[in-house]
Amino acid sequence: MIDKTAQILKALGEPTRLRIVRLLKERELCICELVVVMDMSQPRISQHVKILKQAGIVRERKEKQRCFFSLDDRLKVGKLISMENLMNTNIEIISELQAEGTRLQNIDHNQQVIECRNQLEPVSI
Amino acid sequence: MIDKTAQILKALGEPTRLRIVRLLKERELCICELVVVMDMSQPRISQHVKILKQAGIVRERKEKQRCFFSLDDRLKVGKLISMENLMNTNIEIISELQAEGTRLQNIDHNQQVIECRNQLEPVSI
DNA sequence: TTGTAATATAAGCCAATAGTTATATAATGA
DNA sequence: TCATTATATAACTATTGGCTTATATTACAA
Repeated sequence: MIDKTAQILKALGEPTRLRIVRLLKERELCICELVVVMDMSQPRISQHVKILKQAGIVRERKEKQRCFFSLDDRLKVGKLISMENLMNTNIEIISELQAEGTRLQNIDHNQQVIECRNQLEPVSI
Repeated sequence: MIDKTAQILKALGEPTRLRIVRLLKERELCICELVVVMDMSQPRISQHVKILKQAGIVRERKEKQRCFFSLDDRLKVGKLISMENLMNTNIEIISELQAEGTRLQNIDHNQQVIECRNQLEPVSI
């Protein structure tokens, strides 16, 4: 029980994973999209997403050869993360997330891989 | 910014520290009380409390040779932790905390050290 | 003033973690 | 079928983390 809660908080307590969760809070994304947006190696993203999944934070939907991930609504992590306004400085986060959302508008899941890979530029959140 | 949030979540994402935070949510406690209640070595407690302090979760009040710690209200971590009801199973936590609170009634901060050390029995949260 | 309590911290040990590169697998599409 | 894409995973390395024991520091209190 306490360990489950700790597991969730620990999974969220790592910058890369926290960034992934914030992105997934905006919309469902697949690994290759995360790779492009976050400008990190594919194994690195996969490994972090796996940890989020093990903690029950994220759920998976397979479509063709892609795996789309989104926040698991059963856990109200999205709400918890938006509770970052419980923390001191929160205004920046929100504006950053909004900027992020704008960048993500460019992602079109029906487009080809090459476009997924080349159309986006790395974003720092 | 993201790192600060991650730091807070990471500090909370460790079972021993989460137990400490839950205890401090009940009341202000000093190291030696935590040592007795949690039945752990003093360095272990001190080191974990230090991490909570560095994350800004906990604040310190010195009184004589003792250091009392409490949740820093500026960070609404108490609220975040009670948000464990955002997680799946939460009823047990609450009853556990209530039991814990009962145990802690025994602590009298004005009593002598020997009593602080001997009067309490270890509690598993 | 001396012993003891409360606390902090250092050193060392082992386990866990985050990253890399390399490779495997499975689906797609030419 | 064959090259390519998407993903997972293994093997390895370097760093961090949690714990212990030992020791230092400070404040009482006898």
